Order: sequence, then structure tokens, then C-alpha cells
Amino acid sequence: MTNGPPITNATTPGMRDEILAYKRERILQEAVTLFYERGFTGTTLDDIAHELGVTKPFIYTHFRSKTDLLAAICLPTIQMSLDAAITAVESGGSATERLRKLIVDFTRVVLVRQPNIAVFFREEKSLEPAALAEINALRQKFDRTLSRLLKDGAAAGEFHLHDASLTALAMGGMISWAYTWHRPDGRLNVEELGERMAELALQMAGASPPSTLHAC
Amino acid sequence: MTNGPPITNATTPGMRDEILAYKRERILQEAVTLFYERGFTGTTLDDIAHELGVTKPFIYTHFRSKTDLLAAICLPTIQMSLDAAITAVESGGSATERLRKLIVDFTRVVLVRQPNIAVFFREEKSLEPAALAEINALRQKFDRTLSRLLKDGAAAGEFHLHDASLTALAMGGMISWAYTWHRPDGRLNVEELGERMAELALQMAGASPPSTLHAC
DNA sequence: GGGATACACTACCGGCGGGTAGCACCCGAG
DNA sequence: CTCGGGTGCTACCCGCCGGTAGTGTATCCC
Repeated sequence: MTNGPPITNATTPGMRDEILAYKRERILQEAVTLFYERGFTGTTLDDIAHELGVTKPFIYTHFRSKTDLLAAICLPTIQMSLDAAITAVESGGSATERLRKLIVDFTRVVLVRQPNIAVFFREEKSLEPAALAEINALRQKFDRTLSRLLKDGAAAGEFHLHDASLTALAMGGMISWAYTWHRPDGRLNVEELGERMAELALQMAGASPPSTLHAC
Repeated sequence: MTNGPPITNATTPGMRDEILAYKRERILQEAVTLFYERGFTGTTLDDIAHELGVTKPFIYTHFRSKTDLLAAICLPTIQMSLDAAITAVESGGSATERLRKLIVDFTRVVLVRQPNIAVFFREEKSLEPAALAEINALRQKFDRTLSRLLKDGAAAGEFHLHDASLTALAMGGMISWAYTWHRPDGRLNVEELGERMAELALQMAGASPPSTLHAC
């Protein structure tokens, strides 16, 4: 990224690709930071380039357009959320244990990738329709996955709830919302927040006792 | 708003103000609709004017700037949310009853003013700092109000929870999030959703039995 | 040393859109 | 019929920014 001795003409063939990937990643880092702080339309490509010590055409050698950059920020993060859900659901154990894992892991994604999550939800309307559709398909899978887990848990007698779909949306919202208030230097760290969220989710699901909270 | 016979030079002095207020309201209606559908920067003032059958300078006789328009969309809606919370908390009854009322009324605000809520959370970064600060002060009051109700309920032995502040944020998120998925023609109407949300909130609060759900 | 290649820069374009100056119209009053 | 006030329009400006064409330069290979 510096203007010093170009390290690009490397001997190893694989190295070249790694360097390309690294540059791409650095651009994404700065882009998501600025989009998070100033908004998508409030950030110019020159801003991003400037922050990197580089110029605008440099960005265009790695991304086709500004909206392409936006999609590259949003999509992988939503994919990570879905992956966390699927992995948790397919892991062994009771529905209660799997729900706990799902919530903890999903919370971690939301908090660790907070800027990406925030940018996605705020700038949804700036995404190209095709990219948005792709992401929305992932989100739908996430909701269905969580909903199915709740239904299964209810069928197994572990959970007690009226409406699995609605409860899934409520849980998703409760956690996603953290992007609006979480501060990395806050009172609770990521893991602690994951635990608390899991407890709240289990109560929402009407999970059976093992909680030390219930008076009954 | 039509170009027909100007009804503005009315005889009654108060009537003039009413007409001004009406025009203002119509502009806000179209603006929030378009901002909701296309985003703030994706909507031009000409778009709004066109939809109203009017021209851009007309809007400028009622609002100082585009961001002023945005603030006028967001602020009153957030104020309504806070009012709902305060009214509920100050109403009579047990903490459980008051929490239920708070959730039902807040849910109603979120769903009925869905476009306004959505525009606020998405376009936060487009608001002028002063307007944003004002709104954030209201949001903080809302969170504190809800949090205090939870603490009081816990002290009274009605609720069982670890962390009132976090639970308040979680509840706020669960409900606010509805702006992302609610469809006015969906399976459940506004009042039904309010009821379900209230049930979920009470479970999150670890409210004592009266719920028919708990197996214990 | 000379040619080829890859890379990132300088310099530019073009349109879009927020915001404004000044005008045309309609009306009631005298 | 004219005057004055109020209202909304036509026509314009201008800065910003996404995107691109063409150039300079360093490295590598022969």
C-alpha cells in the first residue's frame, strides 16, 4: 500500500494473490470504518483513498464500483451470521444447548463485526438489487433455521412458546439491535454479552428450569 | 396543494395557520414515504415535489433544508415512543401491568409509524448533529424509563432478572426491530403483535406465573 | 542497456441535485 | 381599474463526486 519499493512482482506465484487479497482487505477495512462513521453517501472514495495513503483509481483496480465495495462489506458478514446459526443447530446436544450456542455465536458475530452489521442495516437501500436479494436470501435462511430450532425444542418439550416464527424474529432483533448500542469499551465484553443474551433468549423460549432465576 | 382556486386567502385568521400546517403535513407524508422506499439520499426534493404535484421551492417555503425535513420526520416519532413509555410507567397498577402497557403501546408506535422509525434508524448519519443529539436524549430517557420500571418490578418481587439495563436494551431492540420485518398486511395485526411482544417481554423479565405457558 | 509488463498516479469529465433569485399570477380592497 | 400582498413557479447556479483515459515509473528479463 505504500509507495516504497513495490513488493508486488514477487517470485512465488501464490504470493501475488495473497498481496492482492491483502490490499483488498485493507480497502475494505477503511471503507467500513468510514461508512460506519459518516454513512455511505457521506463518504467519498477520495476519503477512503486518502485514509489509505492512496488515490481513487487504486480502489477501482480492486472493486468495480462504490456499491460493489458496499456489497463486499455486507455480504460476508451476513453469511457469517448464517453460518453460526447452521453450525449451532447441527451441533450435538439438546435444543436448549444448541439455542444457547446459536445465540452466543451470533451475538459474537454482531458485536465483532458491528460496523459491517450497522452499515448493512443502514445502507440497505444503497445496495444493488441483485446484491440485496442475495443477502436477503441468507437472512431468510437464518430466520428459518432459528425458527425450526425453536419448533423442534417445543416439540421435544424443552421450550414453551406460542409462535416460533415470531419468537425467532424477536430474538434476532434483540441481538441484532446490539449494533446500535454496543461500545467495545463498555461495561460487559463480548463473551459476557453473549451469555446474557443467551439467558434472555432461553427465557423468551420458555426453556425449562435449569435457570437459577425462576422463583418457582 | 392543487393548482386550482387558491384557498389560502381565507377570512378566518386561524384558518390560515391550519392550512399551513396541513401543507406541512402533506409534505412530510410524501417525504417519509419516499425516504422509506428509496432512502434519504436516493430521494431528491424534486421527487417529493413531483409526487405532490408541486415544485421544489414550494417545499422550501415550509422547511429550511432537506435535513430539516428529515428531522421533522424523526423527532416527533421518537417523542411518541418516549411519551408511550412515560404514560405507561405512570399509570396505575403493578409493575407487570405497567410493563405490559408500555410494550403494547410502544409496539403500536413502532408499527403504525414504521416508515418514520425506519428512516430514523437508517438515516441517523444524515441528521444534523443538533437534531441527532436532541433525539438521542429522548432515546436515553426511554431506556432509563424502561430500565427503572424493570428495577422497580424486580424490587417488588414481580420480576426476576440479572441486569435491568441490558434487559431494557434487549426489549427495546426486540420491538424496534419490527420495523425491519413488519408488513401491514401480514399474518398478525398491530394489536395482536403488541400482545405477543408483551408476553415475550414479560418472559424476558422473568415475570411471575400468571402466564399460562410455564410448565412449572 | 533496452524492451516489456505491471502498477498506481495525475488530470479530467459530466451529471446530478440542493438551494436560490426573480417573476407571474390571483385575489381582495379601494 | 388599479394597487399590494401573498403564493408558487421558471430558470438557473455551482459544488461535489463517481468514474475514466492516459501517463509516468519501477522492476524484471534478456
